Amino acid sequence: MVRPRAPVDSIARRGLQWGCWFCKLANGYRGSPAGDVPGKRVRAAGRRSPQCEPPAAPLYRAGTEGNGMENDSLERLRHSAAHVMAQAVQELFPEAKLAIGPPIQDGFYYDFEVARPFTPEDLARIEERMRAIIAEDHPITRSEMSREEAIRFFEERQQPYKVELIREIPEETVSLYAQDSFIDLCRGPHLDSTGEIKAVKLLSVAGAYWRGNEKNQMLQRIYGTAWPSTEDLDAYLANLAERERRDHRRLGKELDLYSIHEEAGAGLIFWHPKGAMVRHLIEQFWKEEHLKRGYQFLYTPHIASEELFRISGHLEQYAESMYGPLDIEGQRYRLKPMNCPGHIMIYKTHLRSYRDLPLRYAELGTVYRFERSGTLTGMLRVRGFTQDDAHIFCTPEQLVGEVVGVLDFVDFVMRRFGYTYKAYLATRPEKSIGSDAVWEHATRSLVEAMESRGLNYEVDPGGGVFYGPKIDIKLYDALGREWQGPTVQADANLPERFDVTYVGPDGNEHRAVMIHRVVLGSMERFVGGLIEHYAGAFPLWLAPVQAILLPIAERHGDYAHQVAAALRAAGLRVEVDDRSEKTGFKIREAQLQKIPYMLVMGDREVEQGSVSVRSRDAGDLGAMSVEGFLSKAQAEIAAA
RNA sequence: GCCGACGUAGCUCAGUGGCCAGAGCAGCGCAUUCGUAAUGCGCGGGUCAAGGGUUCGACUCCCUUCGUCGGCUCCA
Repeated sequence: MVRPRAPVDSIARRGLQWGCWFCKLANGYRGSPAGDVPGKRVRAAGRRSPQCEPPAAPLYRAGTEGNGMENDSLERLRHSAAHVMAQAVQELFPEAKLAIGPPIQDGFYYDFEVARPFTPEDLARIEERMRAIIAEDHPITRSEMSREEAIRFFEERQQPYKVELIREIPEETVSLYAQDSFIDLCRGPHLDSTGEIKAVKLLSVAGAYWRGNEKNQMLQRIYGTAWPSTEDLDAYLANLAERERRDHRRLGKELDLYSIHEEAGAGLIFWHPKGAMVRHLIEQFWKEEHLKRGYQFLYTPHIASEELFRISGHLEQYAESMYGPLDIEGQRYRLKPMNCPGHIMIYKTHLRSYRDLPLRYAELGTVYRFERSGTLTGMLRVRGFTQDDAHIFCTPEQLVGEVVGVLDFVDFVMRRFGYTYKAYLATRPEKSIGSDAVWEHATRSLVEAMESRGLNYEVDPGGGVFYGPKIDIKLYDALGREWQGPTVQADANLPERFDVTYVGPDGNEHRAVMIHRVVLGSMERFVGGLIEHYAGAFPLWLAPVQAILLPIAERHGDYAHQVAAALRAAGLRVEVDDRSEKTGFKIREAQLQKIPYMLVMGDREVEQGSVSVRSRDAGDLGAMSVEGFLSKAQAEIAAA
């Protein structure tokens, strides 16, 4: 319930997975056996190490900076909290089988196999029991066992997941951590005693497949959070509340931006006038900036014969994300899941010379991709969306320079919206097409481009698309959350499949290289993210209504409409609220609608030909002339 | 898709195995013409997601479907 919906994306999640992988490796040790085992027995069985430190625990860290995981002491705290939770569960549900329980960003979780899913009441009981365990301040001790010993140990305790984990641990010795009557397979490190956990709270329960594989048993995962002090916990909970306040689904409704309809189908966005205005403004900006950078615009069809997607390889590689065929006069058509094949069609309408390259084709292309019902989320995860897609056709020699150009563009756009970002290099995935040499060249070019810009990056192994490696940019919003951002993909495979060529200076045909890139991503997701980033308070240049005019009494209505006309003529988006309501009420409503400026006008203003300006953020700014307000607004827009 | 929770007026929510299902906000009408976050009074509005079933009787119990939310998985 309170659990934050992570806006995060692949990398972050993949990061998490790496974490899990390391945990697993380490940690086969992580689960925990039944609580009926006295710690002494273990001690007898294993050698007790002097302190609660693993001998030389390699540092593992999941994910990236800013995800809260770099703080080892927090990790330790949360890891121990997970153990305490497991102990509580074990005591309250003795038949529970323990799986894994790692620390994660902002908290921890533990997976259990239980006969009946946990209820909110169960969570309350578990939490209560945890508090008792913490209050009792049990020392946490580390011990070791041989693999065989450990396997026997957990088999006796009927902990099959632990046994499975241990079997995969290469080392001959595994470590265990114990507190009170509870002992768990775990690499550690941990706190010295349960009493060091100062603030803990369980947040939610959810189903989770054993090892994330849907072919496996579904376990019950309890998420919790733990902090060094109650102040920290409170701050975190306040942050959660803030995220909820900013949730684009809530604001989308309150600000009348978009809707989704059961009658129309899940994952399909209907843009209301105000949402459409925001999108329009972004698109306008997008178009202007593309023209400045030598892009040309295209429009391509939403459906195409299957043949096109057979050639492109989508049918083969991407079928599970595509909708089924449409029968059109006996021919099979498909909704397009990507825009690239269409752009290639246009490229191929002429013989292209090296003198023509690079060709930069851009389209706000609407694509449809199948997403499983359980994954749909507001505007962030939908089934039909418009990508700000572009394909750059160039020579292999131009590749690096073009990628640099895209990275510059990305930087410019992200600054405009106030996002900071971080780059990842996603390398060849298992399911992919093309030769090693081609992948190698493409990957090297991306690296070169990033290095020439001095852009730091991390590697995301196997994170590339089936046709080529990519640079993924992750954005960080006003709350420091990570979002999926721009991507740049180098592709030598589609050009091959479609035989995309140009005539070189030597008069021979050469294979063109293609760059796929999006800057905003999908308009749906980008706007959804922006809503949360700005908490619905769009900057002046993006605000669907920039100013609302508030005549105090009926007799000021004419003047208000006059001023409104003047402001509109100057290009501002303004409305007049001439209802017979009190000014305080109108202000309240305008404020709730997050309209940047409210222009109050009564007898004084009419007489002086002025407006009294109230800012959404700063309150009453006092009176100024209409022209004064106009130039102030225009300056603010220009400064964006 | 899977696990769990949920789906009552435009919105946010309350509600009981059986008179005509409620509140606040919004809407409409009337009055008010009021200077920086809610003027007053009145009125209208719901096939209680949809479809089946159990029952003398269901919004309330069961099943199915659709959708939403939190996760798993995947991606823009």
